[in-house]
Amino acid sequence: MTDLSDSSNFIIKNALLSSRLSKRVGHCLSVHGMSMTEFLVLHSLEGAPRKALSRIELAELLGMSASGITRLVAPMEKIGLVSKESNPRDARQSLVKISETGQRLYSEASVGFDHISNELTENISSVQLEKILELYGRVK
Amino acid sequence: MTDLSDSSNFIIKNALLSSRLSKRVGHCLSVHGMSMTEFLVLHSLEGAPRKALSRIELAELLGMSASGITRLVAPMEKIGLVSKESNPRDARQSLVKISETGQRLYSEASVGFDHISNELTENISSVQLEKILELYGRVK
DNA sequence: GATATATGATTGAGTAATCAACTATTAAAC
DNA sequence: GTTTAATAGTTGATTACTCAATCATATATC
Repeated sequence: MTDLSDSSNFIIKNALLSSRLSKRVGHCLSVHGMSMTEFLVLHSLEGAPRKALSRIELAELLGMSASGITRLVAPMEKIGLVSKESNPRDARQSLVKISETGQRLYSEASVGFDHISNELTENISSVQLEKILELYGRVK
Repeated sequence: MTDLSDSSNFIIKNALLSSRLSKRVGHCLSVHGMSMTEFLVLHSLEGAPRKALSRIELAELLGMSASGITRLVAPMEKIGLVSKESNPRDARQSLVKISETGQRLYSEASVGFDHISNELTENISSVQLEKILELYGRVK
């Protein structure tokens, strides 16, 4: 499992790590009946200006396709975590807005998410984590 | 897109980064008719003691399920990148061994893989990449 | 203001993985 | 040496996505 450049090794290890982490964290989120990507939707909406984003913006943020977002959001809307809002300025857009229920569920899930995250990275200091995040920002 | 702990942010950004990187790199590998996971299979086999691994070991290394490996390796075997070998000591095992063709294709693909990897991480020094890899090793 | 083009979103078909259930073989317990 | 339990692998059904095609609306051009 060697012989490539540091860059290649970084890409490879990053992919493997992320799949491992997503599984662990996903398992923890499933207690709240939620997947990792659903959590990321709620997280993104929670941080958005008017607690709403268009499907395209959501796709951009999550690195997914527009159709992926359609299929991801549909069941969340059905169970009332988010609602569909139309943009009076542009009838093509349908904004996704987080509901009260969605906000409640998000904050509940965040607790567990934070807890498991801290556990998984307990051997890495905050300073180092921040340094990694800064370096991530430099990846093209 | 804030408010969680550094740990949580690390997990989230890591997932997003890795999906972005896999897409970029995957696109480059597709020139060789290969997916990222197929590349990882060849990479793992190339680095293995006798250029062969059991399905279970492969699953372990790639963080995938055994059935995932079965379905991933089957077409690779069909086009002759790997071959199935039986273990005389254990008739349950069927080892996956990289073929000459597989080795040739792997080394060809590695060139492009390395190239795109270097490009993507060109704003991060080797020292820093190695530091990140070391920190990855500390994640539970 | 009609026509061409671009953008936001959905749908159908396909792909890559998962889990649960199963088969085959091996190892352990008695 | 059976029976029991564990391990390696495959298969069927399902899930979560992708891409290409499509529809509806918006914008630009003439």
